[in-house]
Amino acid sequence: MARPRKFDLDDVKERLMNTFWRHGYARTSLPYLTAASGLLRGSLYAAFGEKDAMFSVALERYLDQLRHAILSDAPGIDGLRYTLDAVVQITIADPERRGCLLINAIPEAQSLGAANRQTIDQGLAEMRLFIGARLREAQATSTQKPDLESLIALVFAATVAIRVLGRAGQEPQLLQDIADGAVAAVQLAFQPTLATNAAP
Amino acid sequence: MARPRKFDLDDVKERLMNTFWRHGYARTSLPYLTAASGLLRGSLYAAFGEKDAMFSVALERYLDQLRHAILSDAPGIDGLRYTLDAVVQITIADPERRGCLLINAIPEAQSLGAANRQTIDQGLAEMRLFIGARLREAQATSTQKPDLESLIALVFAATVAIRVLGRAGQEPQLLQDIADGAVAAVQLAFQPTLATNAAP
DNA sequence: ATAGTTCTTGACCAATCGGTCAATAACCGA
DNA sequence: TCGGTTATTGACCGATTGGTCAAGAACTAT
Repeated sequence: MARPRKFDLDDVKERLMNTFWRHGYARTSLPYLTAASGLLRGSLYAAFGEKDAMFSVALERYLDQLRHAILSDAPGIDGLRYTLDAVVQITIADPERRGCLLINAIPEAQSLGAANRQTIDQGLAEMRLFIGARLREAQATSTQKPDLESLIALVFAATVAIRVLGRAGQEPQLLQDIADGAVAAVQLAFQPTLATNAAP
Repeated sequence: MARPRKFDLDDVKERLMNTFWRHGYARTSLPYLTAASGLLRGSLYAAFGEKDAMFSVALERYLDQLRHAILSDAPGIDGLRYTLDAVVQITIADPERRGCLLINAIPEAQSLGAANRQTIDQGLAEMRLFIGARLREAQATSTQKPDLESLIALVFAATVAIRVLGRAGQEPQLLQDIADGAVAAVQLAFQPTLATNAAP
């Protein structure tokens, strides 16, 4: 065979992720990456390829971890509430307030390759689909038929904003208010009211 | 007196704004700025100072224009609906889909000076206060007393997300759904739950 | 016209950027 | 032990970065 790598691949990926997360794509220089990983330029390029590919590794790893952190098995509104609360928690639990690697990358997408841009789109779509599934489950156990699309969009918007405003350093209470407001809006939408019996 | 400047100051500020808006702070190089403004480096530095100061000029100008574009005189829910719809409109009307200069700057805030960081905070706070004022007006004409803080936060989140997702190139329908969902949530929150008045 | 002031010009700077590569080292299977 | 393969090293590259500055040009007030 050949010479084995001296470093732990998983560990290095984690460090790359954290570095890109902290500084964003453009501001993360190769010296930052070598310092964080402990590898020299050559090894980094040999292992991952160009900077864009390094970011891809970081982004994929980030999305895997995010899925485990915020997605829930609980159906309906319970699953939704879990996810919204989890998003708030992981946002305020980060002492560096780095927000969301994926969402932070949106304004920098022009600097990224097509593959990374597609990953961003898919990540957003995945979150939206998850929310849609939970809301459809909620509707199945309700007598109300609210406009599902606008409800999905609203909850989706809440998760995006929590992450963005988390990076902006906004107070935890605001982020929790967003989550609570979204859950309350969903509950109200599925709650019977005398004024909503319009003919089909 | 002395030699007058050869260029139109307002016009140059507008061009600087558009350039930073397109590429963000870090990716906007001085060659970009000189090309967009028609000025040479020296003139640019003489007129505005360092890059961070140029961004400050761009950001202040942007906020002035944004206020005129999305803020309304109408009180209560009407004013809120106007603003949300206006945010959607200006977002999808931009063929370059540049999103919001202020919000795009959030992940780059570390590269900016203290003054610009403070402007970002103040801009976010201003939007939140505007929404809060409209919702308090709405509450004054309603018999309901919903949790105002979470409602404010939710509508605020909607505006932030519309801008972010606009930059991400998401479909206009999604952005409009967010605005509609936010307005619907507000209306539901102020709507009597047991009253027998028919919906209009 | 002249003095004084400010603006414009374009060359120049050190530092940093992402990326490459030839040489060397370290491992495994035989 | 040796051959083949791959990882590591660190110097090196051209291009670009934000920023400066001395010289000259253009204006106004006198």
